[in-house]
Amino acid sequence: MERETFFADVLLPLSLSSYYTYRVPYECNGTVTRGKRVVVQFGRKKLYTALVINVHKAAPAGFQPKYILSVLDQAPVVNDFQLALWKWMSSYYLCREGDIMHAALPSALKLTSETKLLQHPSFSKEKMDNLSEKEYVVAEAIDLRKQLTLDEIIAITGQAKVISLVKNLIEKEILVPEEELKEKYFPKKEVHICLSPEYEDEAALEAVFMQMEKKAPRRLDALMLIIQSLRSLPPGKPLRRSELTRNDKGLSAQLNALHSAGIITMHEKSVSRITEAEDIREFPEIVLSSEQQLALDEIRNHLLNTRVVLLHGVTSSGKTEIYVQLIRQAIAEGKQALFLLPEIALTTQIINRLRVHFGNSVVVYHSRYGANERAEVWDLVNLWTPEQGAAPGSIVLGARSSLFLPFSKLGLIIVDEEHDTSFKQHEPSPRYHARDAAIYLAGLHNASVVLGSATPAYETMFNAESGKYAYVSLNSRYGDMELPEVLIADLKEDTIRKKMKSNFSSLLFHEIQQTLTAARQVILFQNRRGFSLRLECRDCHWIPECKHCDVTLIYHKKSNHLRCHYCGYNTRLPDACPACGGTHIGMKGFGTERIEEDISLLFPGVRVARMDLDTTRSRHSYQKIINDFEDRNLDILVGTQMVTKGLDFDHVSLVGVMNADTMLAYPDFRSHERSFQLIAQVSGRAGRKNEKGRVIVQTFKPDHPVICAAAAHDYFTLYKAQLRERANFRYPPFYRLIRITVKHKESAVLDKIAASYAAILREKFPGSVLGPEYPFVSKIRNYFLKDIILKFERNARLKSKKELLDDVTERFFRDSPPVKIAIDVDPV
DNA sequence: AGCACGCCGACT
DNA sequence: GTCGGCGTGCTC
Repeated sequence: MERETFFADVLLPLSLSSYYTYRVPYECNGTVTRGKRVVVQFGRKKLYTALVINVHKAAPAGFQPKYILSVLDQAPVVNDFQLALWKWMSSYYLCREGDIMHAALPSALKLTSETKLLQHPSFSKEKMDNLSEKEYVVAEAIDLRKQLTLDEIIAITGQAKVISLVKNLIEKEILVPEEELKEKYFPKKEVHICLSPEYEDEAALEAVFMQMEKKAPRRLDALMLIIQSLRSLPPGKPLRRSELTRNDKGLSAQLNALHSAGIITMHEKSVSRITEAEDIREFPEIVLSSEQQLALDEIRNHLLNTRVVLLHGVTSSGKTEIYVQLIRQAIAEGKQALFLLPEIALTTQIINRLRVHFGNSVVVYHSRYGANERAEVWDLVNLWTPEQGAAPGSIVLGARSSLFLPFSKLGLIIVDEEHDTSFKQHEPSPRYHARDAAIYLAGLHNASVVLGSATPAYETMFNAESGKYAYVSLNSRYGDMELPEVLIADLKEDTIRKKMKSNFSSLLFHEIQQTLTAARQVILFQNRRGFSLRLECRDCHWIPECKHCDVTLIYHKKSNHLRCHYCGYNTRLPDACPACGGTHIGMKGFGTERIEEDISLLFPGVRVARMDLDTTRSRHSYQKIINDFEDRNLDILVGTQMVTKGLDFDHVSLVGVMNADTMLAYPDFRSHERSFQLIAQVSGRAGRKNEKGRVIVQTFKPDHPVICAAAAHDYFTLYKAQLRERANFRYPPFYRLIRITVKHKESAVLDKIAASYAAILREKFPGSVLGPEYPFVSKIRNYFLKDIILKFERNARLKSKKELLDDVTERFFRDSPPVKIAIDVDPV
């Protein structure tokens, strides 16, 4: 039979502008298919995992294709829905498909090669004679270990730069380089212990007992423990070796002895890392309030002829129960459901609520999840079929990246806290918005989307008002809870009258006292750590700045260091001012740390904790703080944005916004929208069943429209006013923005290039170009930045404009000095 | 992303 | 004089 020659266009997880074509080896004819991963050599030596996009018979012209080295998958790991999503994303967000592949595939599925150094085949001791001292050490090591990595050679020689050394050794036929693919995914292994079948019998056991009683009492104890443990386990549950040895390391030897005596068996099994939770068979009935039922009916009705529904429900209005019902429906229809949340932090609270209703059907997926876990979730979702119904993989709860999972039949996507800006990826490319991409993805699957928020993004509300999305509102809080009372503390007045206690107005101070006396809890919200402690010389007003970025350094008390929040630059506190030599260096501004301290001074004995990026860096510290607060081991929680997001506590009756002005002052056309959202969200934490909460907003501008709107719980007045402004100044939702950031190490070069690039853009897009301008932070990691903003009318043919932009940009930067550029479509 | 090729500075 | 810095262009 004539063998046919095939070629495969593959996608590499790199920022490249096209697919690359490889030759399919004959033995792989038929097994190389779209959506499978293959190993290819790309460049001189490096091996990569690539994704097969097309298989065809057209021999490429102009180059000799390399062969595909191996096929990694039996069945596709990426489906056509995903490839279609990637295509759309790359054209909409002006990025490379390879960038998306890189972001989409969990790292365990992306193998890359590592350079290993092996002993040269013609290695001999004689060749070691005329080596330098360090070369000799390496030669000895390779003779002993047969294989070394570059890092190992660095360790052996104690020398940081070893490339030339290695090169010499290769020439001298001591070493030979080889690329080795290393598997990144390792299944979790457990050793299960059973009694050997012949000892299941009482009599046989009896005999063993007798025998051991004198000779091996410790072994007998171990055996008894095993038998007891096996009996106390529910049927079908395995006895894990790790469970037995966890508290008693000495048991290991006894187990081994019992094993070699043939009394017990030990089987190593690969087990799932993610379906560990107890499987639940009986799911509680959900009783919806009449408002919830009404909203649910409305949503269902709308979804019959509209893809997207905005569910506008005040905080604690019981949106989750509605989501649960909608997910149930999707599952009952034999489809998958995706529940998107803005932040990983929120998953822990929500997952427990979903597990109650869906048990193991729900899997969690986000970036802080381990690489192995993510690979397992990917597999589960990929292997799910409609026949499996509510099997694990049918429901995914996750952050924005869960959008990339290999869903084959999505019925529903919920985007909760839809307004949250962390749905937009900022860095690196692809700079996508998970809410918007979810809507596109739902289109591909003919699935429904429910966007939920108490304070919808103005773009979303605009789409709802214009009829693009359906609109359903949920106005009363669950269980007849009232909205909190929002009081304004005028800082100006208190400052003049000298009534401030540190950063606390008399009103807030008083309210905190009252709340603590009533044995209730308090949450204090401080805008962000960017506004936290910085130092200043009292004599000359010198302020420490980052060497690499255009920002002031932030003081971290715990480590007694100054740190840059952009590049991580860290330095010790100077003893004296480097500018004037003075030693009066003091604190300025106030951050969560400072508030925490003030609390301790003003309210001695009160238990206070702080929740911000610093205190929640480790995996469990976040949960620990939450638990401590929930269990009322704390009276006051001081935090940044983190405390505003969807956390529900039962005993909080007071929320304080320390300084509303810092967010209002933020130089961004969305600052009003944001500030209102933030105040509304944090206010939602106050008050529980039968108890009206209170919110104190401290501000120097008590008459500011945002403050007034927040106090009145009035979303729409501010929305309407802002929309008029947006229309006047040509901002979203009436216009679409594309922000292009140009970066270079020298500001003069940057200025020149950015200016001429902007000039070309002005020529191509007259009336649509703003800038270039230095952004708020004009230098990061030694690169100067300049922004150019493009504004296009909402209804403009964006696709062709983006294609033109892509083309112009590519042409311009092809023969300009080397600058880096980043394009951000719909920046937030 | 990585890697090789190619041109300018501080060293044996 | 060379070694080695990193700017530049290419990878099927």
